[in-house]
Amino acid sequence: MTKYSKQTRLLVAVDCIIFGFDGENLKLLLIHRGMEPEKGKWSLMGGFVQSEESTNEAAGRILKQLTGLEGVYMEQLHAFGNPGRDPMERVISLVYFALIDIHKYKEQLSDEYHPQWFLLKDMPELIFDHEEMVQAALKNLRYKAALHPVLFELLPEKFTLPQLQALYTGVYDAEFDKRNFSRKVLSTGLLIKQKDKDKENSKKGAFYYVIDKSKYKDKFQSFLNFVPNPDNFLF
Amino acid sequence: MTKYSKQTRLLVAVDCIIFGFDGENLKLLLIHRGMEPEKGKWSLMGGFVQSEESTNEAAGRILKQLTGLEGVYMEQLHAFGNPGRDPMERVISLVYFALIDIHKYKEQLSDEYHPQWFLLKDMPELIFDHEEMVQAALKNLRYKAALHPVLFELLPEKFTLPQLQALYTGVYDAEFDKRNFSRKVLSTGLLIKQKDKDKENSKKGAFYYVIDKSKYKDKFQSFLNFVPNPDNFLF
DNA sequence: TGGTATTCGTGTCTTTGTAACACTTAATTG
DNA sequence: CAATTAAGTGTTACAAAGACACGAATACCA
Repeated sequence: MTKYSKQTRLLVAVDCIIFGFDGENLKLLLIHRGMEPEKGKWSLMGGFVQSEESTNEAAGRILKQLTGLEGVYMEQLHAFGNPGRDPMERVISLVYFALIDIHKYKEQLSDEYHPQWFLLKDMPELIFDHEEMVQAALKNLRYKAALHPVLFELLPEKFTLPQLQALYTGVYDAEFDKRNFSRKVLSTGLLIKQKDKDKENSKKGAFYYVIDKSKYKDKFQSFLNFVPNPDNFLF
Repeated sequence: MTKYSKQTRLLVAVDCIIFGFDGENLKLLLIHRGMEPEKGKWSLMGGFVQSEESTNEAAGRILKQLTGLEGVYMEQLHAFGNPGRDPMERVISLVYFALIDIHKYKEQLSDEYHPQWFLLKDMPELIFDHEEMVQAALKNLRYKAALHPVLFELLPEKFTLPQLQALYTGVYDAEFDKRNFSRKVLSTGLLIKQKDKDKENSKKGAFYYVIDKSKYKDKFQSFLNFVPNPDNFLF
């Protein structure tokens, strides 16, 4: 077979938006860019799609390169394709976002990137169109989490209801009523109460819960309406 | 500036999924592919991203090339990036879907593609991964239309409630209760009742409605819950 | 011209879900 | 053992959703 010989070939990159939750706040993992242009500036973790790998594989590879983690929740968000978004050369960027349990993240030994977790409101200036990407990812995360139980991906295996509520509070930057929140969350049947308590964060201690994994798989795609009045928060 | 000289450059294509509604059924516009491989087989309309245009511009150009239409509703869906999805050469495809008023579509004179509208259930076999793309687009359309008033993009300026309901029936392949449907739709405040009736489709005639464009813009992003029990239809 | 067939358009009731709201309980600390 | 702190829980009012049936308008035909 001959090739599509007359057509222009372009660079295709993958950039990863990596969300984590430290128990109090939603955070974002950023790196110091390792190449020119804008070398050393704050940036999303990215890399070019190689000729033999799928774009999903590229995203997995890049995430692993930075975090050492595999098999975490990851989703393609959007392709950013304005010419001129990278001043050096035209690059089409496929943006993925990942949700990781921040406690599983360990700084990699050979870390040329000097990565750092940032609060959303303390984000530094980012290169190119990366801020736009982050805004799009946050919007998408809010949208998705309003309808699907995706935020559990950010928590450790065992977690408490107050932690879960803090997570929602952080993601939506809004307060939730404790009673309504726990009723709604428990009514999904997705959580299994444990016998032990987390005593770190309060005198009384809060019971741990774990996810019922089979129900989680089944119900992930259902509309669950986690967030009251989504209009108020999402748009 | 030097370029990212060591990296592989790839072909990037845009493929368009074009939905239309003929008053009774949801349809899809397909073409006979104009180049090798698989020349002459049924395919989505597509083309390569040129070096000076954004990916969105490419999508608009390709849609116009086939339909003659500009400024219609169009949205990026997903990037398909498995190596080997095109046997000739690696191509990353950015899939867009468009919603057009089928009555505005006129066959283009110089039409090398022999396009044809298909019912979803009568779709022919498509090349490459195009069927997967169509399935993803349909799922996305159902998802989006359950929450946002996007299906109006498929209707002419003046339309009746029975037509609108037929559209929802077609998109979700499910029956809706007439009374609940009209109550719900009218309660959005998005529709303006006209004085005249459509007498084509019934003896009694059905009143025309038009969209209140300013409210439509405002409320487009709101959660409107157009579809009862979305779980039953969406997954 | 009056009867018949067709589809449009509307209202009520029941059930379910949502949001607002405050007190008791458990455990630690001084 | 008293005080403090955060966890855990229940009720009520209101709104939305879903099930359901009949009268009204018009065209056509006998």
